[in-house]
Amino acid sequence: MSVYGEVDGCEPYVRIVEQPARSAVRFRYECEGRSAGPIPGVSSTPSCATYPTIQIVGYGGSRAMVVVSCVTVSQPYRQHPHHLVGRVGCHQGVCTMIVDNSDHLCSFTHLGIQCAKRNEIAARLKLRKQLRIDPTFGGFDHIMKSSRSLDLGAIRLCFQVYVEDPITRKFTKPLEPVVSDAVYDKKLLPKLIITDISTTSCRMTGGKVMLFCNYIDEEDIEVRFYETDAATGLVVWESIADLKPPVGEVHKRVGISLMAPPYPRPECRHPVDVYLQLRRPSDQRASEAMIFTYLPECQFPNCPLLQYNRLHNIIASESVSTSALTTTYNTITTAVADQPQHQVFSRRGRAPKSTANDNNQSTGKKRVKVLDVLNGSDSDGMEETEADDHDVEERDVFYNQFYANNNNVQYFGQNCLKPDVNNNSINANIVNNNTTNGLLSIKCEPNIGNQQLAGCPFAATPAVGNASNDLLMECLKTIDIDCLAAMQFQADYQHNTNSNHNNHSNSYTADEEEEWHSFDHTVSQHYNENYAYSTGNNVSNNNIADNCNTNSEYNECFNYYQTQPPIDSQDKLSFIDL
Amino acid sequence: MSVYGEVDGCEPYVRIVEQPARSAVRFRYECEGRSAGPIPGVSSTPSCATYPTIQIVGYGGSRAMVVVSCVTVSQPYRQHPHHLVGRVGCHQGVCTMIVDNSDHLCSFTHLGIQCAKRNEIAARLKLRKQLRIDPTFGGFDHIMKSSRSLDLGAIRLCFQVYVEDPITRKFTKPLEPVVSDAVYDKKLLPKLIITDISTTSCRMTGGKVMLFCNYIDEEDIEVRFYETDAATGLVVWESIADLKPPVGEVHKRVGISLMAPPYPRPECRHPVDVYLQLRRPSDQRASEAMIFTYLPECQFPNCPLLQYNRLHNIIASESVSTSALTTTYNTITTAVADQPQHQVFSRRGRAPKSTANDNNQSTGKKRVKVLDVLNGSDSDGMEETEADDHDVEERDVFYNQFYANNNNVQYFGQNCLKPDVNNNSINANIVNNNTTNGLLSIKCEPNIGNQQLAGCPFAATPAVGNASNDLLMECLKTIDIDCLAAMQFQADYQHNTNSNHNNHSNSYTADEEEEWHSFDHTVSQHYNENYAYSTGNNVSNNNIADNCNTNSEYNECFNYYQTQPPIDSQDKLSFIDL
DNA sequence: CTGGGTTAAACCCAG
DNA sequence: CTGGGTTAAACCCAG
Repeated sequence: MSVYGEVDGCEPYVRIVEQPARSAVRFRYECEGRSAGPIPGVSSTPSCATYPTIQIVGYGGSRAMVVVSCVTVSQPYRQHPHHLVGRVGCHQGVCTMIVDNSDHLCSFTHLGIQCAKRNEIAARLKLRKQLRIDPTFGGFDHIMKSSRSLDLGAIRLCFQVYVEDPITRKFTKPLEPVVSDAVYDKKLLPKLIITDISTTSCRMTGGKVMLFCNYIDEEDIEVRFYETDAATGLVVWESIADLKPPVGEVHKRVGISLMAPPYPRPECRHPVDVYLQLRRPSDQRASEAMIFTYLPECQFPNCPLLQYNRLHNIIASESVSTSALTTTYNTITTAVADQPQHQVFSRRGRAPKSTANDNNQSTGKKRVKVLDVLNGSDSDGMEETEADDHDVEERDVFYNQFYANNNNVQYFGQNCLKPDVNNNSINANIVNNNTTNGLLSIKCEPNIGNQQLAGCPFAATPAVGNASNDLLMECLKTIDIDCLAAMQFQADYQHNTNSNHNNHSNSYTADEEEEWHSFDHTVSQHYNENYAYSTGNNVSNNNIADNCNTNSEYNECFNYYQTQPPIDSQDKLSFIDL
Repeated sequence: MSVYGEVDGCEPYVRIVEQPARSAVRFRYECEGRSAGPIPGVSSTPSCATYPTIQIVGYGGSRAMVVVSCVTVSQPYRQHPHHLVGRVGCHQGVCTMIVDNSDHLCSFTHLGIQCAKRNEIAARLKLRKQLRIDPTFGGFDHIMKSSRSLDLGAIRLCFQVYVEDPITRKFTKPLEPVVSDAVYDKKLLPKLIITDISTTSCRMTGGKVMLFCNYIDEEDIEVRFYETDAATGLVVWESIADLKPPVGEVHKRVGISLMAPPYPRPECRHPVDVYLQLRRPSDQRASEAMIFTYLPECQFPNCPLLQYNRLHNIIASESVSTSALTTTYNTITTAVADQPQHQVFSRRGRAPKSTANDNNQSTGKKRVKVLDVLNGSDSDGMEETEADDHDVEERDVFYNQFYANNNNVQYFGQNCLKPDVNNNSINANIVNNNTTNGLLSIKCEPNIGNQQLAGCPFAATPAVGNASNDLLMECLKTIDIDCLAAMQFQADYQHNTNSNHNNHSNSYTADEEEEWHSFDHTVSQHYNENYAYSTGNNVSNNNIADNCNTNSEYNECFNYYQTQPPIDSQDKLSFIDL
């Protein structure tokens, strides 16, 4: 054993057993006249408090002295003017403790941080210099430096251990000083919380959102939209909203106004739930995520009329099967002037009760898409004929799609039937296993309780007629929502993905470059893509985009909504009201 | 003339010719090391600056001395610790001037206010005491009083005049001191400004609004909704939003979340523009008002279908006049099963170019309602046949209403045509005087640029057909908006007027008691009322409420939307997305 | 006495 | 140098 208590000839050294918590306490001013609660350990919990702890390793002696002082976060680690205060061991801004247990462990249970005012920096550092505390030999040149450059919001703890001279019994031999992780003023890194939000949904192309939050640093905050894969939980898309004017704005550090970024697959026909959160880039801390829903684009822009018209003709042709939609597919064939023959397949969402195979399963394409989450747990009763079938997640809700089945395939609509969740307890009817007993009764609002709409021709034949009526109503409703969402746009900007994504590759990586474009989607492209998306095949645009408005009309329509001016030009607000 | 220069034996007195401005300058701390801009006069303007000015009236002498000091706003007027600072005459916190002009007028062009910190109050008042400045003999007891009670945000100027002793030439005779109006620290009464707002419209029953603003005092702010009579400009309705949780909230003094109060006539069938402003009760100052639009309830709940159906039948009957809608009224007569005969009057918004009288002015009721403001200035070309015609305000936009004209009058729709403002430059075409040259071309979106909607039967005959199509589209759009608006409700609450208003009396006074109800309107009532509103007559509910859903359905529909949960219960958000 | 929100006092940016 | 927004420093409330 050496003179200074080395074990095995190795120099003893100091190890931080428990780091201080990153940002658990607020630095207190002297004028606040209070004790500035102690820094807990990084692994401290309410039920089990820990504190910053060091251990002198390889020390054979019995006692040592530790001097703890605040040093700067960034190198070189110089003395920091903030004081350590507390009932135990703290004097003149530093904390001195004697270690005399056999483990050579020392916990600091009373380290509070008393912060210096800017005009106190010099005086405090002078004091520190007088105390000759400078374990890192960083010097005190920064006393005179522009005090602006000194970060008063963060420190590190520096532990300087002096081991006992076995002869003099004085703590004369300093070990290598150790510096802790950074400790940040809790005041400056407050919890990220979204207190209130103006809306939790918008169109696929984005939309205005306003939110209230705790104090944030405008330069160190982002609003992150991201989508996770329901199965894996992995983030499959994310986008950081632009908070810089004129697109967004941080208001007085407690409010944010922004444009939700466009969803990367604007052709998507169903509402998409993503998440929205505040995040601090500096430490990647984030607020709790909240659900934010992208609502689908209008499939036939401007055209509730067209949808109606088509349906009306379909039904008027009276080739409607009268067999119950609740148990079979129904094939409706009709001719629309200047259009190819259509066959629209609709399926009411009730699976054949105890029949393993659907009678008409091979007559046409049908897809039941699992979209949203309710309480059903398996959709095999619905989807057993589908190749890409997947089990229904907890809380799933079903949406239907409609296709014609001749070669001139006609995509008709998606999510056209929406279950009336309140009146048809889906969760009760969907069986909880993979049998074919699944029973899903889907009913739409307009015909609640089997009441007919008086005077409505499509309500006349309850089973089939209601279905068609529902279909129409829901189609209209989808469009309603698009229009509604459109109203909210601030518009001048739209957060489009780059050209890669205009090709609608399914993959999307978050760090790809994104650009802000003006709105320039083409309708026909949408249809084409959608079709490809839904079937994997390609058809010509002509077949798909029938009856649609031209691009110019489409764009014009959106431009109308998009001209909602910023708020400060109230003169122009005249046209938002419809 | 008396020894001290009295005129006509009257004691001379001091008069404030120009009061200081109420809240024009910010009080500056000494530490700010700057001159604290001078208080202007109350009638000061940028082009013509004035300053606080006094006059010594009835003084026959030639010179006098004025000492100006700060005193408390509330009586007794004691010395206030704030200092007067400025280049001219200000020393040790007070301002001393010699008046030696023949008018005995004295303007104070350099009075800045340097405010005391709370811990400086005593020292400053001690100084004032030493200077023996206490014109009002208020004493200095308040030096020792709790400094909390002293308002540091406001002062008054106290002018103490000493006139010259004609013999000693010294200013020995004090006149009665004069105290000015209160001067408030501009910092504490900042301008009320709405920086951003989440939406400027909601349903008649109210809706969520979030806004960003300048710093406000939570205890001294209100958000005021009010409607003015377009003709008289008088406020005909106002309502102060509830900013107390759980209804509303002031967020960190710079944001407000609130529920727009319900419009007092929820049965109203057209969008109603009201105003929205921040107002400070203490001084009744208000922000600039912004337009806020109450959107009508869905007239045929859930029923774009019904509207379509009726229109379709009307048009299909082919009794449509082919005369150009752009220049005349068009009468469309049709029979709808189980309905009385209808005649729908529509008028395209173009006035006959140089004809003083409209050809069909006497054939039916027509109303063009001035709703919103664009750049036209007179609508006489449109409205000359109306009894309650009123000039179009600057920035007006026109909306049409449609009535049948037989005795079974059918209110059909309002604001069904909305001008395409971009393509038809209304402001350019409306002449700026009271001649009949007014030209207003109203066109609706679906047929932009006279393009037909492919496959749309109602686009076949461009003039009349388009109009009907437009009509339909706009009707649908109105409904869209209702649905959309409904989506935004936070719902648990709805700010209904009291029973008086459920009777839909037209008068509404703001201070009447209001209550929060759940939604319980009845549809049939709506129709009935609306009818009375539009014609002044009454018809039975049966005739009006044709084809409507039952109340329960109506309510059910709204309930669906109203169940949007508060933001913190994200689990329940699943059903908002459609 | 604490945690932590809010105000009063300084500071400082942009024109 | 100004006006006026923002931050750092105090203050103080609620549990």
